[in-house]
Amino acid sequence: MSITTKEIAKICNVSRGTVDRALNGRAGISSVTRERIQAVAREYHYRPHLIASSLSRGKSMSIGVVLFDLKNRYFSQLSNTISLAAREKGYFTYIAVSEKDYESEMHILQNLASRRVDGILLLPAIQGRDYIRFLKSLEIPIVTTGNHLPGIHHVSINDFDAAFESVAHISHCGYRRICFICPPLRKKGALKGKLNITSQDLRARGVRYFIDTNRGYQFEMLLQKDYADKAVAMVRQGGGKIAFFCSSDVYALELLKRFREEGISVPRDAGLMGFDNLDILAYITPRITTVSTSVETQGRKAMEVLFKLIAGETVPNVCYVPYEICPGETL
Amino acid sequence: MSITTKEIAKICNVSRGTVDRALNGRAGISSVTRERIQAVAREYHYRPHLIASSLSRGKSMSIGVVLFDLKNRYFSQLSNTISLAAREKGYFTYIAVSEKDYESEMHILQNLASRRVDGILLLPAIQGRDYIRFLKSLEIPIVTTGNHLPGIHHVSINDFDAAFESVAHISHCGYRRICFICPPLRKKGALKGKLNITSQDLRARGVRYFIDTNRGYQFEMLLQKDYADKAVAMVRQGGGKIAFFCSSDVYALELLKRFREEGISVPRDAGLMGFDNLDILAYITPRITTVSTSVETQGRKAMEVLFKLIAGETVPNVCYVPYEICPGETL
DNA sequence: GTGAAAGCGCTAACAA
DNA sequence: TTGTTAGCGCTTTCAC
Repeated sequence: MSITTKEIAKICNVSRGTVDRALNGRAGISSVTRERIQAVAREYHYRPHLIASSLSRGKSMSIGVVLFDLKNRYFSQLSNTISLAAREKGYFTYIAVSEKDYESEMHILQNLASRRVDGILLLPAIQGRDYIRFLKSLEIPIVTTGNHLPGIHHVSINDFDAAFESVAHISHCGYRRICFICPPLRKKGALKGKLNITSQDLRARGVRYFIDTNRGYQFEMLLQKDYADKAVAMVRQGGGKIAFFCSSDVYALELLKRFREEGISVPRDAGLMGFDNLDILAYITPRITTVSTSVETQGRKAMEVLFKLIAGETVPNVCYVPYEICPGETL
Repeated sequence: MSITTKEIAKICNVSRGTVDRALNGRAGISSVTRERIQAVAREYHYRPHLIASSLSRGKSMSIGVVLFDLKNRYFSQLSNTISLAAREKGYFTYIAVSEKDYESEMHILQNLASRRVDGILLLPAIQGRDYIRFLKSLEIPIVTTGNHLPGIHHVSINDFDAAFESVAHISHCGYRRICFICPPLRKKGALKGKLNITSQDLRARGVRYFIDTNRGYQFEMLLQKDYADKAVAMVRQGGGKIAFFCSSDVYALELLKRFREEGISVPRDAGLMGFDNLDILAYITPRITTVSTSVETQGRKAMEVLFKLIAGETVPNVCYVPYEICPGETL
């Protein structure tokens, strides 16, 4: 048990108010009493009680981070940046994983609200009008990334544009047969709603838009879990060299592995492109062509927006961070 | 702003105490008043104020997790497990990254203590007697993993044994020339002390012990940052097929990549073994032989110990979790 | 420049 | 079964 300001006050023969002024660099105190009090605080190893402070100031100096999980490299890198950015401002981050589960996500958010976090950075698995209403009812600044919910602040790359450009890049590499791979993300009882615009959806739309506005392409989509089986079959059946554009590097990796097992060589037999530029790609041969979204920039930007909201400033609802096509050896 | 128990009390014409009994399932209240109060709470969207509750109960229901970073897969997986295990018990986890920096680690711990976390799970970068004294002065249950500090509760695999067995496995695969790779981990002004027993040290000792107690081995160690250069040179200079045993998969991956660039084939030209069984290994060809430490088990166990300490139970100082040699294709 | 006092919202011990 | 009261430790306003 550490000493309290009350006890310090008694020891120094001053009031609690004066101790507060001394210990928190507040004005209206002579430097001599200030130093005297600080000396006593040091001597007795005074440790400020942030819970009490939070209660009385109405600020917890903590922010909540809600993610699907930390196993996904993208999320863990994001958390890393967020933790650092937060601490630079004296905030600590509660990190909670929802496992894409509806109930968990709700409970986590409720709990964070009960803990009176000053802001929340959310990667939502849930969608729909009710959910948005719920989020607003928390009366806590929220910034999302990953999936966009109308009316909630959002930071991400322009997925539509990035996907469009990716396909253009694939086309530029000579492919006329293109397959977009985008298996379902959702696992457990997540709400379905039409209101939602997920990253994956936007990427799909970007791809579609390229195909619809350009002639001469043979286009297919694989939206199932067993995309790897299907992809292998597609390569085997022949009919022109095909490029697989995956909505995430995770699928590109999976596909590359599978292709290798099946004796399909990339890019000799098929082209491959991913999305996100996960840092494990550095260890993979051949180097997978991908889109770099700079998790770092994204995390920083998200925190910047969140802090502005916490400070009560007005911020545009959607904020884009830059991306870049990263040519590798798989096209 | 959510309604408070005080306001609910007024609305229901009861005392704050009664509201507390109703809302927190405490005994000594008639079910009719309880339900009446609960109904009002629901109606007004009452949200418990965990900060006030913490202050009054002296428990914050939160635990601190201090790691080097979340970029390392091992740490992020560990955090994932910890977050989940914590939440199962109603605890939330503050996750803070120290970046292996002495100052940061100290500040983080001070701050966590100020936030009155109920327990800390720490991956210490600092060592030495003073540091241990400091940790104890926090008067908060602490469990370490990764590096062991004498006198502080610790959960990990038996690194000594695991390294010993790994070398035995390499030997069993026919190698008589073995090189142990263990570059320095520490980056920024971390204290040096002799008191410390890090995982890496223990692994080195285990290796050493095998070599010292068995005849007929040509043994070398690479402890520098430029181990990859040196390793390439060693393979090139010839003199019997050599196996590289890396103190972490991270180095094994780096080496494999480098070997590939240099036209050295594994295991044809040299053997390779890692440590930790990071899950990215699944995407790497050839499959790297490694030691599996089950991050999951380790995280669960660490939390189990931490919760026991929080509950005031006595727990043995060191707790080992199982490990397993995972034969791959690189030996 | 300093002190006194009233909170922040919840909990817990004791009375009634 | 319910109410009263005194905190938890810090902040802040207002008076001196």
